[in-house]
Amino acid sequence: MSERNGERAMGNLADRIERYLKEILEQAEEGYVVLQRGYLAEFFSCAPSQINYVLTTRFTAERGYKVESRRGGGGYLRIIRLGLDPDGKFQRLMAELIGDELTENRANNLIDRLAEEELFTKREAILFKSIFADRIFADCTSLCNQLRARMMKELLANMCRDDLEE
Amino acid sequence: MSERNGERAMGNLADRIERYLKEILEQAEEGYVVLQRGYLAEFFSCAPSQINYVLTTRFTAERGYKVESRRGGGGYLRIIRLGLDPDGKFQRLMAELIGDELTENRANNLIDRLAEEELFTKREAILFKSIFADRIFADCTSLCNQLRARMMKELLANMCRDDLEE
DNA sequence: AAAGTAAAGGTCAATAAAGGTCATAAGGTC
DNA sequence: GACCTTATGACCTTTATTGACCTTTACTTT
Repeated sequence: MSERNGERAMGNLADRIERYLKEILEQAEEGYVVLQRGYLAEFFSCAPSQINYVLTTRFTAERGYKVESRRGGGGYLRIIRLGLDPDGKFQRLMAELIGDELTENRANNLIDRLAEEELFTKREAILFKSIFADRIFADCTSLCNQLRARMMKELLANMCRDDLEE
Repeated sequence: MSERNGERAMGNLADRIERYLKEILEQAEEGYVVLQRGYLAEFFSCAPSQINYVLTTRFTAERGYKVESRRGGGGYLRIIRLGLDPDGKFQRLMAELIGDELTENRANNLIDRLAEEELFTKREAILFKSIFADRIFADCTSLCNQLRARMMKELLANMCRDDLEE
């Protein structure tokens, strides 16, 4: 039961498919990968719609991905890894993604992404996520998502300060 | 908790579950264990909610633990052992904050102090202070100080995580 | 060119598989 | 008996998985 030996917790299908896709994406020079839904579904012995589930829950804009597709004969899926735009104008993009309300889940996604892009350290990501948790906002549930959105924006705004570096 | 002479009066379920979890946690190299609530409940032949009881009463931040979880298919519990903080500094600060309130000013002072002691980086201090500001909590002024206290406590607890360092 | 067919991917609702919460009962302790 | 801790069960929320049915695109036949 106590399945030790690290990280066997990713036992479910969706997680496995996610991992697989991220792996091959990692290796793709061009920053995207093209494949077929049916083929993938067969590879994982699952319903084709399971692939859509994984794409819509794991490869979202928040997490830094975009998916394009085409139906019909010769159809395909193209999964694209989005970088943060190099001109440092990521705040606008983020502000858009954040909106006026931010759930715990979406906050975690954004923070993880910023960490992947190395705008946050791993340590910062852990600490930020810890204070964005639902538990913290237990009593003001109605405002909770608004508060989180404000906090997140504040963080990003302050990322541009030039007195940040030691 | 009348622990008679050496005899362990740890007869009750909650204590047994606690002991079991701490044992396997002891052996976990990574500093955490992942398991399923349902299995654990079955293992101890008890209601699943009993597991939550044990987790919320025994595996708290003040006692040096943190619990993360995920619902749904492939769900799990992850129990994390927080490292010991040498002088109990964090623990003491946390205790101070429990049930207490924390104004923006006091928060700033505390953060500055922790930065001076090099427990926070300068950058972290700036970022934390930015999201502890009064403006952020504009609408829930009554709760604001309590929220801040909880956030600070959460930060302190997480400062002891073993996986903080890259 | 039009119609028909095959070959993709998309959507949605139902169901399964977890964990969470809360009121309350049952046990201990003083 | 008052009070606190422990334990349970009913009910809830979140996440995953499947299958039936729909839409779009390409190819084939006439």
